[in-house]
Amino acid sequence: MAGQQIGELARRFECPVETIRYYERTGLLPAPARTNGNYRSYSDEHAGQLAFILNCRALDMTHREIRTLLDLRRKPKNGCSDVNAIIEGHIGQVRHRIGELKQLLTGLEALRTSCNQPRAVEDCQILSALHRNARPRAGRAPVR
Amino acid sequence: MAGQQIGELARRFECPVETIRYYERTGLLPAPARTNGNYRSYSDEHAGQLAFILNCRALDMTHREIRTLLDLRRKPKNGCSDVNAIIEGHIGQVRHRIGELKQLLTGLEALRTSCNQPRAVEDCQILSALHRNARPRAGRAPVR
DNA sequence: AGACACCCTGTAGTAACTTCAGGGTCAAGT
DNA sequence: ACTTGACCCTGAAGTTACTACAGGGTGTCT
Repeated sequence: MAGQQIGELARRFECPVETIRYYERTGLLPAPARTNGNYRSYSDEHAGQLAFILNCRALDMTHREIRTLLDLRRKPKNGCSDVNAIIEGHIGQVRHRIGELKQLLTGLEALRTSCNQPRAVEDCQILSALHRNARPRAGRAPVR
Repeated sequence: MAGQQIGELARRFECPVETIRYYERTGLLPAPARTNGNYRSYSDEHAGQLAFILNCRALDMTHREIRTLLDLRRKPKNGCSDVNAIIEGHIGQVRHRIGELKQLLTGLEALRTSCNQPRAVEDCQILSALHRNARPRAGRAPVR
């Protein structure tokens, strides 16, 4: 049994060692076997699980979403409609965030345009505009 | 001297009381005067500063960016090129993030499309695809 | 006095990491 | 055997921008 060390896994997946440990600590990734020296020893199955998690993260899925998918994987005979639902929900969120950012960009570009020539800070149209009554804040949407 | 209480300000700007306190605690907003009962008492100038901060936040600007703008405002005779630079930098980041999310969306939609009919979880194309070797992770960009 | 709405401070939690501190293991070289 | 350097380990704390909680005070009206 020659498992892989955490550093090998980290290099293979281009993912920091600390992140792998973090995933284990938060329960996203199960704890692997240990060597006599107390080093983590990852099986291929473990590596596969990390791959799954990293793929999901690359798609900006939250840990919660990933957990749900991992749970669904534990019931192989169930229908995959729930999987679809999660992906679709996530798609909706990403679309929503794109929309928000586009709106935001419009506001920023309008702001940038308001300054059409160099002047003193005290006459800066950008700062003046920012000084007006605050609109309701956009805040942070659930998807980043 | 009849200043405004924090709750009035919060309602006026549609911003939580805790957030205003948070801004004060982190130094973004200066501490206001106090009543005999130790209640915060905000002047109009203070309200204006909060408006400024909230406007910036609505544009998804970071506290760091806002601090820089606030610093620039303290030097009214300086040229406003630095203000422009911050806005432009921020615009670039927002554009970058939009691009990232669009890419992400493409991947998600491809994933969603891979499941074209109901099947068991064990045969789910989505989960299979997620199980493949992880690509380098997109990670979190500086702008959300 | 009691009730209610609001205020206060300090702490801790959220999400997803990342860094730091301090110490152990392993393998190769001297 | 000792040294060195790369890697490993754990636990705690930091990052960002909030938000919630706990426990207590203030002000107004009945």
